Amino acid sequence: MSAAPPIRVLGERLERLTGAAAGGCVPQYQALRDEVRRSPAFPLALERLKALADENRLLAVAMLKRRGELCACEIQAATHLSHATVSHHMAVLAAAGLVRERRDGKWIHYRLVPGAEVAIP
Amino acid sequence: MSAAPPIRVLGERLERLTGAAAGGCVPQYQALRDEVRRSPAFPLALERLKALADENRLLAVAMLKRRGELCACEIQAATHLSHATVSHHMAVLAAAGLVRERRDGKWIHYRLVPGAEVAIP
DNA sequence: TATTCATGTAGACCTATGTCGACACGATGT
DNA sequence: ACATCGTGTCGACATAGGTCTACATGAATA
Repeated sequence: MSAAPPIRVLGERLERLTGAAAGGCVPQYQALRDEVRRSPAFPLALERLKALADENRLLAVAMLKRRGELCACEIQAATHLSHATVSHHMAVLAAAGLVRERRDGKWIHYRLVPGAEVAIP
Repeated sequence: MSAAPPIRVLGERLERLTGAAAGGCVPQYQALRDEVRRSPAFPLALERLKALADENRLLAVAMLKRRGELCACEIQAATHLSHATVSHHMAVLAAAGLVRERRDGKWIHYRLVPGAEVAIP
């Protein structure tokens, strides 16, 4: 209870801004934080952003945007990665709802999920 | 020259797809890869995606979207991070062109760069 | 059935990076 | 001038995650 000097500092700042005694501004910013975090769009956007924030995964998605559909071995040829790494990357993209799989015999074709967007929540 | 069995495999696959002797499909996929990579939008999008693919940075950006402007200490209060970490995060967002700084005495206010979007390149 | 091929899974390794403490610097107020 | 406050920078640490090898699985073919 006696710790956290930033609380006092922020309280003073809030007083200057609002002209009223703050009585602690941290709960207010926690409310703003929770308002964002509790939004269902937030974890969804975070997962999709993490999925796209890798050079090879973004490359795969950008190629799918141009070609419409590619199988895992074609993505492997373009990225020069091991098939295990490609499999892992495509699983991440699929878990984020960005790509969809389609089995065709031995091959698995990937394509972008239509309307899969990424935006600031 | 005797290595790389995947090349032969892909060549066979391309033959089935195109009906013509492939003569090596890897250069073709390298061309697709380079077409994406050489696009100036690709490294820009990658940098922005990496900047947003962190929970606390995305939280800061989402709060800025709601409040319009926040100073570093306010973001620190909401995220429960050290001021050093907040400073680092905001520098990453600024380097990616997502937020802009505005000095006001001791305080530095951050706001979203209007029209800063993130999309698949 | 046995073999080959495309892909998934498990485990380990290694780099990138998120995090903090400590110090420095400019601005404000006393 | 001195103290205080907000912020940036630097160095170190620890964890997350991208990558590979090795093995497993399912499908197609001989």
